[in-house]
Amino acid sequence: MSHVDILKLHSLKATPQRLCVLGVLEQHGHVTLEGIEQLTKLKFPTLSLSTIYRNINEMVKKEILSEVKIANKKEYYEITKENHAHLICSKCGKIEDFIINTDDIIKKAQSSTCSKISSATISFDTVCKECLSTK
Amino acid sequence: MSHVDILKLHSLKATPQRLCVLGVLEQHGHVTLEGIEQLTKLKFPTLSLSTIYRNINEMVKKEILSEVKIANKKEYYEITKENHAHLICSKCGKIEDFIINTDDIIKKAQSSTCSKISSATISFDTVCKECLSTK
DNA sequence: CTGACTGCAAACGTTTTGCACGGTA
DNA sequence: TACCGTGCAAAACGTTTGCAGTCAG
Repeated sequence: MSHVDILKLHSLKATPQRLCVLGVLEQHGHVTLEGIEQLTKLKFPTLSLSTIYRNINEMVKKEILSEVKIANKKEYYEITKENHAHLICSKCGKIEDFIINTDDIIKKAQSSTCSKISSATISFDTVCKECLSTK
Repeated sequence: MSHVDILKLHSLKATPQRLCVLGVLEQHGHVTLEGIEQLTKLKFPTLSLSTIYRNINEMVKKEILSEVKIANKKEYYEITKENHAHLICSKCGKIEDFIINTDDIIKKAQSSTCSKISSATISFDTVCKECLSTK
């Protein structure tokens, strides 16, 4: 689905500012607010910080975007996707998506708790391929 | 190990302020900064906010404390423990520790990535026992 | 054409800092 | 006793808000 359609689906106008933010996230995957500010300003120098804040908040609320919270790191944003985990490189800081089937994990965990589990959020602390090879 | 010993081990003086913060975390498990402020002030009304900030930051840096980051929630702090996951109740907000063996999950994940995985951070979105029974 | 959206500047709440004093080891 | 740690007040920082003008639908 195009970014315009996604926005319309949530009754948000497809302004160039919003499309620019979505474009940056699409292209870079996981970006901090600071990163969004810098990257959007390359394409759209007049985009104001308050507009970024307003749109990020609104799109998070509508679940177009998701917050990615990682221990000892700033908060990142990503375009909301199906269940996936994150691989975080402790050397270079890169964040990669990692397709993983959480059903097995949930099933196993469910067998040892009375709470009703609905989903799992998982991130892996790693050293990425590139950092491994340039050790 | 006592809190005094933990602090000494990291070359930090065992001040009443620090012990008070650790006591609150020991007793309540997972607490926000706001919560730490309120709870410590019950026992220690003169404890200043800047001291809380300074000590939390220092103890996180020394890994005496860990940040607990959860989607759509404030940041919590806990005393650093062995590998464990969190059960987060979407109804009442309660956070419970959940002993889980991450080795299997890591092994399985490791088989489908070239990155070298060292650890996994896992939280489960749940409805807790109490909220299930009072539905 | 109209309401949603934006940019600007000011306000706000949170976190950090400088400094003089006090307490731990 | 020396120095680390604290409390206070001020500063710095990130985020939100009010408003007047603009633009997408």
